[in-house]
Amino acid sequence: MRRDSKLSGVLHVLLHMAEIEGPVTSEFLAGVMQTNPVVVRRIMAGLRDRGYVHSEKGHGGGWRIACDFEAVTLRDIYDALGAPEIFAMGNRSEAPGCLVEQAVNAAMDESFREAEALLMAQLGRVTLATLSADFHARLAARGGDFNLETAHAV
Amino acid sequence: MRRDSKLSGVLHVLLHMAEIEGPVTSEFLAGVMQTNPVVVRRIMAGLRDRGYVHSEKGHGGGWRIACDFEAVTLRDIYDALGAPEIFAMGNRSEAPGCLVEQAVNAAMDESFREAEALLMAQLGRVTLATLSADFHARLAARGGDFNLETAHAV
DNA sequence: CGGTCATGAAACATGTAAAGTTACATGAGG
DNA sequence: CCTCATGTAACTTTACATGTTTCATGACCG
Repeated sequence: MRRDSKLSGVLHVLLHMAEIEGPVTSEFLAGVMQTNPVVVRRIMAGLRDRGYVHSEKGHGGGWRIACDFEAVTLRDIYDALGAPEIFAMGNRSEAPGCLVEQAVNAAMDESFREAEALLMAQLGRVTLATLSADFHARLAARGGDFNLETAHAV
Repeated sequence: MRRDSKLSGVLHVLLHMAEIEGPVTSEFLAGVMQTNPVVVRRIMAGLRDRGYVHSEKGHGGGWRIACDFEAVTLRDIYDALGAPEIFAMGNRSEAPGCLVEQAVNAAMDESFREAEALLMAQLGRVTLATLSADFHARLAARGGDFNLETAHAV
């Protein structure tokens, strides 16, 4: 395991769901993502709480998209995941008594804060519909002979 | 342990060194950073290779600043550390066969790439001299009664 | 020259967090 | 009432930054 890939993973799941009729089980999505159904439920939980997806138990149950792809941005999805830490780097201590460290923290914080703001703005500019359209463009470029069901087979 | 704090740590060390006459031992710097001398040598190795600092063995040995604080930016220091990973988030897989994942990766990569570019530009704008000046301003604001030697005591 | 102090570097230990796994409870159909 | 699917908690695994131990190398000092 290396970096947090929840955002990447959940977007992958959503776009696949959009291509499939009817509810999809965690187990199926786990196959798509080559992971465990519980991992899928975990990352979907935040989206469910925000109403972006809906889940149903029992026979014929599973996950269903419950939002307008035009209206939801990557920023929204990021927030639904609990706004996980963006940067792999940070200050050694947050509230240092040392004035040197205060100066270092202040300089680094400002740079990182601005980069974060830009990233959030970028993510807010991309909707799920944008992503889906990009996928369909790639599909068309391939002549549409792409099989979603087998694309993840090992 | 949480996030990579090498950049924060090495800047802290450099600013302290600037306030001290003559060479400084890893052991002393380790005290300042509340860590181990080996950790100090480890993060300083990259700076030594680039000539930003100089090290000497034996009696009276230690570390010495060997660069112009006006000329070296935080970006330079970041590079000297080996340009460690900036983001805590990333793609699940880098070269996916799945077209959906390709679309997801493309969108995320672009956002992250722009945020990274901005961050690098920000870091390139701040010199070690800027940081040092900021520290001295904080020092003056305190009336200059700040003792560097004891600022890290527990 | 031998003793001591310092860096250099490799090898190993530890702590933390993401991701993976197991287990069981809950509810929906059939 | 049996099976399927989600909901969740607890536990395991893995990766990695950091911490630690150890020894080699070289410099200075008496």
